[in-house]
Amino acid sequence: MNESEYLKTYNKSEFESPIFSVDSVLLTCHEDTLKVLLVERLNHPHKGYWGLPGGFVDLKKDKTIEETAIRKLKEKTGITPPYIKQLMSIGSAKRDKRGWSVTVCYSALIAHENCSVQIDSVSDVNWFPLETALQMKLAFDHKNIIEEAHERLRQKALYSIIPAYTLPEKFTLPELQKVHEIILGKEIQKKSFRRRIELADLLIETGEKQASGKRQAALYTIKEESKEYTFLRNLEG
Amino acid sequence: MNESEYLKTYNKSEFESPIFSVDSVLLTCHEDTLKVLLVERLNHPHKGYWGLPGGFVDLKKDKTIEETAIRKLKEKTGITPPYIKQLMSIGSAKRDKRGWSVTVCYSALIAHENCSVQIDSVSDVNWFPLETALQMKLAFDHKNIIEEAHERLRQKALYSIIPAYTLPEKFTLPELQKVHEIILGKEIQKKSFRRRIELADLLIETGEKQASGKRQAALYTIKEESKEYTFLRNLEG
DNA sequence: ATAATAGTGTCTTTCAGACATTATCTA
DNA sequence: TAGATAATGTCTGAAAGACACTATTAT
Repeated sequence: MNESEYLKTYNKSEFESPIFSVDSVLLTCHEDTLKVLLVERLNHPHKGYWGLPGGFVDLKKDKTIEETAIRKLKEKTGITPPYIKQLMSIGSAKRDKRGWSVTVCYSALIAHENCSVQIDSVSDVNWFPLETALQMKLAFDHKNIIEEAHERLRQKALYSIIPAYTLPEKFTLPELQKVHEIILGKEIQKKSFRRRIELADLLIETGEKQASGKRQAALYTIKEESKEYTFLRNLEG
Repeated sequence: MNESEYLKTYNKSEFESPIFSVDSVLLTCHEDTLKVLLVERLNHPHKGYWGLPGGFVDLKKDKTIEETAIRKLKEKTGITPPYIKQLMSIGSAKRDKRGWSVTVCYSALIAHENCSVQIDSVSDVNWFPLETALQMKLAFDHKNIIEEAHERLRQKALYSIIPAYTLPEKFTLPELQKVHEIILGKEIQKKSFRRRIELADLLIETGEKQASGKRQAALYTIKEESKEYTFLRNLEG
């Protein structure tokens, strides 16, 4: 039998395979707090519990698992987050009462302002402070996934400016530093923070200014390449 | 309908789900070269091509996807690698001719000595120098996966001593440095390399010595915790 | 003018890079 | 004892930590 004959007679459902889903941890920064987007489950299992936005691959519509993640996030927030990255996959016999189940998880960041309208209009989607979320009884193993997403973001705050994606397109350096500090749960030396960003040339000064406090701060946008940039030296963990 | 009623009537095959598999990139260092374990495919699709060791979850035997990865590696090498870590997942409509397919990939390291016997005894499993493997026409998107595994290991060589897991349990510092250099494709300053390992207290001196060259080098084993340790400062990329 | 926030100057500290030097082993 | 490899000493340099200082703006 050659390959094309094989493919004609191949029947996928011959082998029992796990339930497969895609979930996302969408994080943002709002009111000086890290928040995570949760969705109230309207169906079994874990009906009534809050959990991560996600679901099954649509074999017709989705071309990749990342598209599945993005599609589900867009359904809930109205927009595609500017930062989305694979976090981890979990698969086990026990994590879902329906049977052997696998989830590929993504971690995404977004500015709160950019999707608050859509979210405010529905009752089954909401931002929760990370701390609150972690104390709730969440669906499946979603608590673990959120913890892992937080830890990974913490690491990134030490060697990149990825946290910038929790801010609007234009932001000030004090705002950016504040987000890093919130993620780290720890203050950072202002000089160190600014020096390394300046040296690595990661931002574009827009020329505009923002009056958040007394003196106005310069507004910046992040360079496209800066998403990939990592500093050779971490800030103090 | 409550949850237990729902679970009774739940039928997994109602929703069409992707083909799901688990694959591993097992790397080792041998003859001053990084090598990857490949398996010749005895069945369609890509029959006759070499590809990564892996396969489907055994819903009865495997409790987690990591167990699936380890089971498959053990079938091929005879042993469980001392280091195995999730690498990435790929899922798309196109990567497998049979249909929408997802693979969770693991990256693992092992000492060549610890599994050469088993591998030498069969013809469909073999170590290939990384360079050679990347020039071969491999099954599926396995070339990309191997490249990603290599890149991730390169990064780890800059901020950890994870490469130690390509060596036998007892190894010398010159051996460890050599492995790092092979992975990086670049020489490292001996003093810098040793200084940071000493300072971070990552190894245990066994007291034994090994005569590889002229002067005998001290033999070390890696501390269990060192698997998790990351230096705050990278070596030069 | 004052107070608050934005932004800079500069000294210290840490640790990697570079490379010379010493130590130990085999032949 | 010579030559090779292992291991250490030490100077330089780059970048983070600490913190004082100046600049700008709303009130």
